Amino acid sequence: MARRGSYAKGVARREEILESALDVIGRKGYQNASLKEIAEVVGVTPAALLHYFGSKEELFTEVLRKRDEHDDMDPAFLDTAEAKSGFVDVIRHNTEVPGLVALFSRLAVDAADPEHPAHRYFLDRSERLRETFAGSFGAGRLGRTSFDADTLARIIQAASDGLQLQWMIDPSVDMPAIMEALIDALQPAAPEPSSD
Amino acid sequence: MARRGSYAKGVARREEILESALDVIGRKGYQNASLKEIAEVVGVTPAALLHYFGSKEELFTEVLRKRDEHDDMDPAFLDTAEAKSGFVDVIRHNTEVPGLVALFSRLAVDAADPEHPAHRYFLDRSERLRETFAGSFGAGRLGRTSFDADTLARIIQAASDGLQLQWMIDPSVDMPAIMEALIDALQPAAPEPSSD
DNA sequence: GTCTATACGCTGATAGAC
DNA sequence: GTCTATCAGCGTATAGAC
Repeated sequence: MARRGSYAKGVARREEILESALDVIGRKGYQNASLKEIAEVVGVTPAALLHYFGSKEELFTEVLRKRDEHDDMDPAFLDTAEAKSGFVDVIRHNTEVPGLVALFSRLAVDAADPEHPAHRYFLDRSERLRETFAGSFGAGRLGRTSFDADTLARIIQAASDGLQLQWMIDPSVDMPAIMEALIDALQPAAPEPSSD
Repeated sequence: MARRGSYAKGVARREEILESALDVIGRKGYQNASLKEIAEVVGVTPAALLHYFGSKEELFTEVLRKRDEHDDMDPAFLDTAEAKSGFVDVIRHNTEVPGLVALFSRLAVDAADPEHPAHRYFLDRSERLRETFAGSFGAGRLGRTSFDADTLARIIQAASDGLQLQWMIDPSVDMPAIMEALIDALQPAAPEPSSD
């Protein structure tokens, strides 16, 4: 409402397109998610999609960005145990949205090209994750080995992304359990409340 | 030689195509590595490529398979220290063949589709890696946490694949150093020879 | 601002000529 | 066995209807 009646329609259309795109990816796989397919679900022509988003790559990047708002762990600084369970919950939730995992992984590869619209997204996301992890897990100290916080964060991120690749090829892989085991292992033997 | 003059040409062409494909990917990126581009380098038409390999996907899968013969760590069972340095060497070598890393990562995503020719390749590779790691690293015991050998292997594989994604987006990421830190951390406090 | 109609160049793939 | 000619489908650009 407001803004004199119009262009609320455009906003709604944008949402509709983003949802339909993710829906098609989930049902038919990323490869078969053509603009034509998505446009048919929405009930418009492919050119209409390009009116709102400049290109297919930008459209898909936007799907990812939008989903990040809800699904991602951006809670400021949690203590270690909360951060762990929160992160594992995100992983567990991902097993219920295979289309999103496929989209994320595919764009992570394509975005290697600095010209790709998702390139900045992945750079920013990585930096953000490292900050969050640094705050939550701190520097890792482990047996005779020690990491700086940055290395620890990169390892957790890498393991998470890599597990998704394994899971897409073999969905019997238990991502949450493996991630939990890893995070436990990388924790220094810190005093842990017996509550949880 | 031998085999009555002919069809040695075909074998040579196959090799030539596989090498040119990897070359084009390295120079122009996976996205721009069209059959047309590769065919031009070889000096034939795109259809000639499809004569030798049934489809683009099969061609690229074959490039990956071929490279695995040399580059991969298949030495039987090494002791822990040798396995670690051998694995880190493979990672280090990968930083010198960005085209191969791009190809591997792209196919790892596409192969989620069970119909993709690389699907079996990735299933087999994952199983082989798990066996190798189990033999070399054994089950991990770490502080108060312990893994079975399978979980440990999946973590190392996931971290390795995930680091490649990070490295492709930001080549300043030091893959070998991070992998070495991780493997060190996941090792139980085993007696290590002071030689190395 | 929202969208259709139309057209273009390029892709991977096919049928069949040599 | 080797490859040319041809094809349908893709993402995209543009002009202009509403």
